[in-house]
Amino acid sequence: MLTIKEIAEMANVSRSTVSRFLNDSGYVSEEARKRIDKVIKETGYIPSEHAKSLRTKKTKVIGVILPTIHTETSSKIVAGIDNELAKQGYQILLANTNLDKEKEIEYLDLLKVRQVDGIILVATNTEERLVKKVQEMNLPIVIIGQHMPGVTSVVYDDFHASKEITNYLVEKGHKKIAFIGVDETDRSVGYFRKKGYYSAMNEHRLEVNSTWVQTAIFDIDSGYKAMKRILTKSSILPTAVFAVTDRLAIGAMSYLKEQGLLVPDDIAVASIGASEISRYVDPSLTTVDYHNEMAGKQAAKQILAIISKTEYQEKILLNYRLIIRNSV
Amino acid sequence: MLTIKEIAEMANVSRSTVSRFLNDSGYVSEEARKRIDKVIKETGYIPSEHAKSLRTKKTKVIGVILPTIHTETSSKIVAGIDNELAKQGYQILLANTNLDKEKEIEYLDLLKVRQVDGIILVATNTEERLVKKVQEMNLPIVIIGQHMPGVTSVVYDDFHASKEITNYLVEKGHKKIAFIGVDETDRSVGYFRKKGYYSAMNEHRLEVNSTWVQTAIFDIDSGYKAMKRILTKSSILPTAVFAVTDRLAIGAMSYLKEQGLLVPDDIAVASIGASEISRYVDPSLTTVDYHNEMAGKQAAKQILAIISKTEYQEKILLNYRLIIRNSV
DNA sequence: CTGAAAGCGCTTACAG
DNA sequence: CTGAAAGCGCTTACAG
Repeated sequence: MLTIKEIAEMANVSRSTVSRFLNDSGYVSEEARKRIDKVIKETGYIPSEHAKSLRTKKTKVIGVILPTIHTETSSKIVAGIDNELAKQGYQILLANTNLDKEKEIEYLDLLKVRQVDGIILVATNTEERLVKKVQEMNLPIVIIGQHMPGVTSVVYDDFHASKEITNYLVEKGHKKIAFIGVDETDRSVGYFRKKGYYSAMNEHRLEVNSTWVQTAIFDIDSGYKAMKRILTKSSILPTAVFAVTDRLAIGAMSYLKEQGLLVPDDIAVASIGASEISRYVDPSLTTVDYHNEMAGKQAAKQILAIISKTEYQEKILLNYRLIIRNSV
Repeated sequence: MLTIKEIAEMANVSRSTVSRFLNDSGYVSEEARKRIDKVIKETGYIPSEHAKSLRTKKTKVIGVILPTIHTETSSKIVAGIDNELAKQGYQILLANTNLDKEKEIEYLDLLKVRQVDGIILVATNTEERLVKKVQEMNLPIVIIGQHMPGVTSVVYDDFHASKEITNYLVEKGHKKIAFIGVDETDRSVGYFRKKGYYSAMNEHRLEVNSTWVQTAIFDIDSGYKAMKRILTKSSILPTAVFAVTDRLAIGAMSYLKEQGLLVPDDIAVASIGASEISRYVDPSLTTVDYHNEMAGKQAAKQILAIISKTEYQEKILLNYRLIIRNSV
């Protein structure tokens, strides 16, 4: 591999001068500049990032920790991050936890060792150990999807989105509305979305039968099973169901169809996510668009701002948009 | 940050000895070992990967170049790669081309500069410039999805999969079978899948009306439009259509429904992909499962084998599996 | 079994 | 405007 030393020799200058030329730092005479430029073009020399990192302590790499890589939400967030970072010549070092909370913590250390310039964490929980770890990282860090005190975060407006979609069901004449949620250690998807649902129900003085509220995990099959529990355990059947993710809703619809129930005539279904497919299931799904690419983009912007010490907001609350289709 | 020098001082040994201890290379006496171990545990010292890389020329990072990050296929491949690499302590440096062929080439250089230990390229074409670049990389490299001479590759059996699914349509009594493909510069998805289709049609001596064969790009809407072209331009309507990807098929079904045509009664639909959603569209889609996670896993294994100079195969042909559902 | 020294490829005060 | 020198945090022959 070609090094700065060889370039310097070929151009008849010192390494310092080549370095100055490369980084546009300090003066380099016109003649020297020309000679160096020529040599670099001829040889195709590219400086070693590692040597550079060792000196400057900058790597132009951002670590991204994800709970899972193969969902649409994750990949859109990563796409958003990547697009924004690429503009500034940064790259992504990926760390996939596979929903293992222990790894979420481990990866924070691992990425630090790799000397990333910053970390974007797509968080699934706000357990104390994780929060503490994040706060002690001493490295630019941005959280997506959860709020942690003292940490820059990009969050979805789970409470209001959830409330709005429940309100929409009420507007459409529904009074008996079931709910498929997830575990509340996930503050955003679990806790706040449930809270939004209850808030809407309370304001309309609608009763919530305990069997209407079921907890699932993040896959289609789990939505199917939750819907089954709702139908089999309830003495009074709901006329609508709000599932906190599209996949859960799709699972629920799949069970309803199997039972010969019509959506939305017998039971209306709504959810949050606006996955590409939500348009193409039958009937098409009424859902909320969370602008995941925007979340990634904003997180990238924030981390870049922290690194360059320009201004940034500690908390960015993202917009959402209700998409009305045929499942309600 | 703590360095090896400080650890050495604290443990009363030289840096060399600490290094030997860390890497299990060469002798370290029991006493020295104990002292070093103690100091490291107490301080939580972690060696700098950059300094290490600078010396050893190894980074434990594999660059992964993807045409796009937000499709199910991509994310499954990445998940497969990641799982396998993580076992050996390797990480992924992500490079997303957004389907820009120019970037595919640029990123090869960029990743090389980043000193990755190897590159996995999820390729979309086999244009000469790219192939030449890959062959000249002089760095462990594995291609997924395309075959390039002299380059280790993990490929899907596009020709046979395509032929088999066409044969299946014929078995089901279809004689007039349309085809929605993509541009043939994508050898795998474009060229070989089309070839498989023609091969099956020829062997059964079935005629292919030129208006039945349409070219699309990789999104749902494009499948919708291609189906529209088939129906509006054909004097003889097909009774079945084979789309080369699930998304294309879903777009096609969406147009058919809009026209009041029934799937599969009026027109049967089949495709390749086995995306999660293919089960949940209505009717559920007959498709081919390509084991994308396995592709990623195999590619990761290959690259690790190349790096460690153990045996590896130059070409791995993956299995596929026909999934028979209700759209045919 | 251990340590001194050189070197990996850069950048950055500093002196001129 | 330029170069010599030190240093970033490691590893690796080599000598003892």
